Amino acid sequence: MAPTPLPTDGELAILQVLWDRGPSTVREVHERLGRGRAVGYTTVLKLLQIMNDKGLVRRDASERSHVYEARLPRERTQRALVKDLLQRAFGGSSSALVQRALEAAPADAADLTEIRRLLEEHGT
Amino acid sequence: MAPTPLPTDGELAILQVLWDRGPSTVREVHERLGRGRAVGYTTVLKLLQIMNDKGLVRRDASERSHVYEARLPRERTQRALVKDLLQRAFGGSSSALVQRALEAAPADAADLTEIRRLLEEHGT
DNA sequence: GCCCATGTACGAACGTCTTCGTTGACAGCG
DNA sequence: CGCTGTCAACGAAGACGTTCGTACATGGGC
Repeated sequence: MAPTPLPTDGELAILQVLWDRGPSTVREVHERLGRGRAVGYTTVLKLLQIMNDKGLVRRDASERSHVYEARLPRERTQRALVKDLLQRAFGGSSSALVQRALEAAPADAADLTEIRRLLEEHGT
Repeated sequence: MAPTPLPTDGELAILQVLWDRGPSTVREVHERLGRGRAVGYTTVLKLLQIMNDKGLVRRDASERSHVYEARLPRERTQRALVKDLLQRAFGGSSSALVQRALEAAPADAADLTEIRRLLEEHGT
């Protein structure tokens, strides 16, 4: 079967809500999205229908208000997005990407500690 | 003035060529792009014209064959792309992004050393 | 049984990205 | 001078992504 496609911008915004909240109805997603993004109810509904067709979400239609759930965990989708950017813009060099990330968003002390821990894990 | 917009996929592919080769004609970009990407000559031309309008490239039209040049250095564009992804998919957490990057493309020894060096710089 | 609130479904419109055919300019050559 | 090859410019078409109006279904309260 075809691998799940990368989410578009709007789709990603919706996935964030589903990852934060867990399985949700269109109404719930729409309300949560309301803070920061002005978008109509039917727009969210349409997006979720498309995402369901694409396999990005799963739909439980047993109730009158359908309940949508992200089909892939946040980490896996993030990994796919990073991998895509890595190929398109960095020629696969992860150290270059890490460097740009640190420049773009200065890591605080906690972040630095966390990153060092990750390096230990991956470094062997 | 409006900040330079993020390059699209096709635009980024062209920018990679310009960054690698330096200022180039449409023909040169088209040939270099040929390996790996089958795209018509006029397509590359059109893209470069659009990119010129957007301010992504600069054009020297003094010769019959116009010469195009990336207007921003590779690093700066990469930083903008990473920042965008950081906001859209990671809620700004650079450590999460770094973690996914390491998972997606296992860094080799040289990469690890390089990343540790970057941490030292940013640490303090 | 009717109406209203709440839902889903559908389709159209619009913008952007990408693609390329076609046209016209122009330089060099015979 | 006219042909040929190279080039920029333009316009149009097709694929997506996003938006939302409108239509239709349905369940609960009166």
